[in-house]
Amino acid sequence: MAADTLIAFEPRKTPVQARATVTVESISEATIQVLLGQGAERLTTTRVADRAGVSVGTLYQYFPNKQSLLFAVLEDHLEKVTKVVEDACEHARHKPLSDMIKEVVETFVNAKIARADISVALYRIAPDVGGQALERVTQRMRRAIVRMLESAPEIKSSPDEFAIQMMLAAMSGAMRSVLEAGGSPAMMRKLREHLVLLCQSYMAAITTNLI
Amino acid sequence: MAADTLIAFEPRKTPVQARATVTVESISEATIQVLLGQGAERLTTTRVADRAGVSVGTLYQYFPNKQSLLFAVLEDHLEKVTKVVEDACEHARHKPLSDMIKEVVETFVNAKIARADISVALYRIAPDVGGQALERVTQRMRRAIVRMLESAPEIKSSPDEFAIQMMLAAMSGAMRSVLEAGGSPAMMRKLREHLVLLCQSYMAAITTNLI
Amino acid sequence: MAADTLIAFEPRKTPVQARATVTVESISEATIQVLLGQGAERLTTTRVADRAGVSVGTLYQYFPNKQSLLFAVLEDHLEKVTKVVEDACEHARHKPLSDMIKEVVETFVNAKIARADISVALYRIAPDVGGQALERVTQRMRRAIVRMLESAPEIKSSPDEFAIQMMLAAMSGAMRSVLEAGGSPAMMRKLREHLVLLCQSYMAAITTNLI
Amino acid sequence: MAADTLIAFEPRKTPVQARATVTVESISEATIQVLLGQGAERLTTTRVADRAGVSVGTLYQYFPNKQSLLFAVLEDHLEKVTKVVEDACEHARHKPLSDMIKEVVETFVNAKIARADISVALYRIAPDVGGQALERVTQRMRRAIVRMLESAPEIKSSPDEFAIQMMLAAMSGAMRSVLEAGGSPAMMRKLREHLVLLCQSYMAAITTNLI
DNA sequence: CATGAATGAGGTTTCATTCAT
DNA sequence: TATGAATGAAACCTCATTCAT
Repeated sequence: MAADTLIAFEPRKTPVQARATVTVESISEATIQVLLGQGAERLTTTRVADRAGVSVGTLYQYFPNKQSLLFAVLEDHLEKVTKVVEDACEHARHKPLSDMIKEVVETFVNAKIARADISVALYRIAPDVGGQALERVTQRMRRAIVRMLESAPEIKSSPDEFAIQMMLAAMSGAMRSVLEAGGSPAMMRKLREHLVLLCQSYMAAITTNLI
Repeated sequence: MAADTLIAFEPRKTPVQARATVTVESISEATIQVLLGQGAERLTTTRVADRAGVSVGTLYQYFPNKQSLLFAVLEDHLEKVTKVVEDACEHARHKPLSDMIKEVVETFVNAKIARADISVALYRIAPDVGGQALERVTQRMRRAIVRMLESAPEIKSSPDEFAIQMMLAAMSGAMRSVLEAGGSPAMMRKLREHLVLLCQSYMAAITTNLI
Repeated sequence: MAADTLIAFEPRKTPVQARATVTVESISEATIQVLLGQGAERLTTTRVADRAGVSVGTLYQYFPNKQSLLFAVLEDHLEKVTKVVEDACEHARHKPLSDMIKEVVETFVNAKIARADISVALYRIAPDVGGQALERVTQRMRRAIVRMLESAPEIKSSPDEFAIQMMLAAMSGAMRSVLEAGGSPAMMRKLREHLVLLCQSYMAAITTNLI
Repeated sequence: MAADTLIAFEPRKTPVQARATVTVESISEATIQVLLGQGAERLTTTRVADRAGVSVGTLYQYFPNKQSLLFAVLEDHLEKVTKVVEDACEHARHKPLSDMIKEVVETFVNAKIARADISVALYRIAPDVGGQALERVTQRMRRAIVRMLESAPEIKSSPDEFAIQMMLAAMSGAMRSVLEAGGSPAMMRKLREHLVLLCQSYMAAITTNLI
C-alpha cells in the first residue's frame, strides 16, 4: 500500500442478493476483529477473509483492494460519530454556550467510548487510508459547530473557524490519548468532565478575549 | 514487523570511531528522507541504505533490525523536544501561572515547528514503534510541568496529574492537526497563540474550579 | 489454460432456439472485442460475458471452458477464409498459371483484409489454441491449390506439395507482418500486388526449374 | 502481463561480481528450458527460478518483472540472428544478385535451425513482449539487405524497401511454419533450398519488372 | 434456462535479514 | 569492516469454474 498512490476506493460491486449483503458485513466486521486481535501489521486480506468465513476471492468481489477495505471500515465509523455530533449540534442550538459545549463534547466522547475498540483499531490505519475522509468529517463537524454557536445568545459575531478546528483537534488528541492507554470507565468519566471544561473555558476565552 | 513481538531496540554497537558516527547519522538522516519522500510503505532498509550511501550490510552493523532504526530516529526527536520543554519548565518556575503556560507551550510549538518535516514523518511510524517511548517522554514532561506548577504563586495544592496529561494530549492533537495539514508560517503563529490561550484558560479553570 | 492438456473443445450444446443463437454470436463477438480492446492477458470469461451482456453462467452453458470459446472464434474465422480460397481455386481451374495464382492470392488477401481486426486478434490466441485447426485448414487449402494447379495447361507433372506449403506459409507471414503493423489501405494494395508477384514468380520457378 | 502497459524492460541491476553473472545466465537459460518443457502458460517466475537453481528473490534482483525476463531472452536471440544476417550482407556485397540472396537466406535459415528450440519457444512469447524488438531487428536487416543490393551489378536503381520487407516477412513465415511443425533435418534442407529459390525469383521479378 | 456469488489454487512481487567474499 | 548477492516466507490479487437460487 503506497502512501501516495491514488487508488479507487469505491466498493467494486453493490450486493444485490441478500446473501451478498451478509457477506459484505461479515467482512467489515472481520476487519475490525483482525485489527484488534492481531494488529495492523498482521492485517492481511487472507486473514480477514478467513475470519469472515469466506474466501479471499469473495472479499475481492466487494473490495477492489486492501485499502478500500480499510477505507470502508474507517468511513463507516467516522460517519457514525459525525452524525451523532451533528445531531447534537442541531439539538443544542439556542442554549447557553456552556450547555452547548457540554452537550457536544459529551456526545462525542460517548460515541467514541461506545466504540472504543474500533476507535483504537482505526488509529492504526487512519494514516494510510484516512487522509481525505478525516478532513471531510472534520469539516462537517466544524460547520455543525459553527452553526450551533451562531445561535448562542452570548455570541455576537460569527466564531473563528480556526478556533473550532483547534477545539476539535484538542478533543481528538485527548480522546486518543486516553483510548490508547486503555482507560478504565472511571478514567473515561474523568476525561469527559475535563474535556467539557477544557472546551468550555477555551470557547469562553475566545468569545470574550480578542485574540 | 510484528506489532507485538518484543525485540531488542537497542543499537547494536555504539560507534567509537568518528567515521562510524558519521555513518550512523547519515543512516538516521536517510530514514527521515525516505519516510518523507516515499512514505512509510516504501521505507525499506535497502532504500534507506542506498539513500545513506552505504550498503545494507553496513546498516545492519549499527541497527539490529528495521524497528530499531525507526525507534532510534523517533527517540532522538522525542528526546530533543522533551529536553527543551523540561528546560523551559525549569526556567519558568516561580513566574505567574499564565507566563508559565505561555513559555512552555511556545517552547513546545517552536520545537515541533523547527522540525516540522521530521514530526510529520514520525507520525506515520509512531504507532508501530513508539508506544513505550511516547509514554516515557509524556511522563517526563508531565513531571516537569507539575514541578513547575508547584512553584506557581497562585497555586495552593498540588495540581491534578490527569489535567496535565489532558493538556499535553490536547497540545499534541492540535499540533499534529496543523502539521499534517502542512500549515503555513502564518497558520503556525495562529496555532501558537491559540494553543497558549487554550492551555491558559484550561489551567486557570482547573486551579480555580473544583472539578 | 495448460498448453498440453487436451480438453474437449466442442461446444457444449448446439443452440436450437433463435434466442440462443443470438446469445452464442454475441459471446463470440464479445470475445473479439475484448481481445482487441484489452489484449490477450485481460481476456477473461467474466469480461467476455459482461461485454456480451450475459452472465458467466450463461457463457458456460454454451462453451465448456475458456479454450473452447477461443477455439470456436478461431475456427469460425479460419473456416470462412478457407472456404473462399477453396472456391477461388475451383473457379480458377484451367486458367493460365499466373491468372490462377493471382486469383487465389487476391482472394486470400481480400478475405484477411475484410476481417483485419479479427485476424490481428487471433494471432494472439492461435498459439494457445489453434495448433490442430491451423494444420487442418492449411491442408485443405493445399489440396485445393494442388487440384487447381493440376488443371493448369503449363504444368505437366503433379506439383511439389512442399512448395505449396512454402507458398502458403510465405503468404501468411507477409500478411501477418502487414496486418500487425496496422497497414493503411494503400499499404494493403501494395501487399496484394507484391504477394501476387512473389507467388507467381515462385510458382513459375518451381515449375520450370528442376529443384 | 498486460499487453499494452509500458513497463521498464531494462535489467534491474548489472552484475558486478562474477557469481552474479553466472546467476543471470542460468536464469536466462532456465527460461528457455521452462518455455520448451512446460509451455508458455506454465512459464512462471517461480518455476524459472527453481529450474535455474536460485530463489525467486534472486531472479527479481536482475529482472524487474516477468516481462523483462522474456524480453531479455528474446532480445538475445534476435540480436544473434540479426548479427549474422548483417555480416552475411556485408560479406556478399558486389557479388551477383542470386549469390547475394543465396548467401543471406542460407545464413538466416542456418541461424534459426541452429537454435531451432529457442526459436520455437520464442514464437509463444513474442506477441506479449516482442513488438518493438521485432520491428527494430527487422529494420536492421532491411537496411543491411538494401545496402547489399545497392552493390549488386545487375541493379541500377535503389531497391523497393517494401519488397525487402515482404521478403523478410515471407522468410519468417516459411521458417516459422517448418520450425513449428518440428521439421526433420531433411525438411530443413528442403526449406533452405526452396526459400533461396523463392527469394531469388521474387527479387529477380522485382528488379526486372516495373511493378 | 439464467444468474451472479462464491471458491481457492496459483500467480507476481517485495523486503527484512544473513553471510561469504 | 564493508559489501551486495542470495534467500524465501509471505503479501496482494486474479480468474476459470461451479452451483444454489
